Amino acid sequence: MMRETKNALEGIYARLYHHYGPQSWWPAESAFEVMVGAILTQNTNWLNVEKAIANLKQEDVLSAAKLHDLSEDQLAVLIKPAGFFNVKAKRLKNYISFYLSEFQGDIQKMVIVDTLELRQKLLNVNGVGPETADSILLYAVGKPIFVIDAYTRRVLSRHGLCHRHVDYQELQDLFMRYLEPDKISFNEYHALIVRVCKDYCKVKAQCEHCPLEGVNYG
DNA sequence: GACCAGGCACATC
DNA sequence: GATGTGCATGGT
Repeated sequence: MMRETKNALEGIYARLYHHYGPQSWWPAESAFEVMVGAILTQNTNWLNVEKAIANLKQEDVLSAAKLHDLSEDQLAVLIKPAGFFNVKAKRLKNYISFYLSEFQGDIQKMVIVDTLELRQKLLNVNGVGPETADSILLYAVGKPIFVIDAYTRRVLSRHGLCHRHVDYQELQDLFMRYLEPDKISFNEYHALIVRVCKDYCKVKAQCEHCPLEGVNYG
């Protein structure tokens, strides 16, 4: 059973990587942009997040110091296209305050903190849940942690490796128990899952053409 | 015009 | 501890 699960996880990764190649995620120009995007994309289509980030760049406020100086209302106007703009403005401000006070807005000061200790600090920020925390840990800070999201649940459940509404920690534990902790492969694996879902998993009827069709779990 | 999208906090039972 | 609800835009 354990061996089958390990083989399945490795098989899915091999198949996706062979089909798509490296994804070089996260789609952002800086670590700070990753952090902002991680909050803006909560339950939101990425295209809408891009519009919000474009606004921040347009106004030249995509830095911790400049966002800190904006009022919550000013920020809400700029991130409007990403939806939930009032709550997200609040969450972004919470995160920026945390980032400035705990780390002086210096990502290198996050890098030297132990992964699980840093994860707990992130989770203590109001508005940062497990997925947002792990996205920041992996894609901004470069820590070897596996990111779980709606796409991950969809792919893994359709391949019989978990149930549809599996608990976040339970599914993360599955990946991290069977795979070697490696920030490169964790980065690629999650990005590949997002890629294949966007291409094929919108409706079940497309599954038969998916690169994961007939993947060998042997 | 429905329905959905890379969550999270909070209320209520 | 489990379940329900508000938050809101833009694409399909």
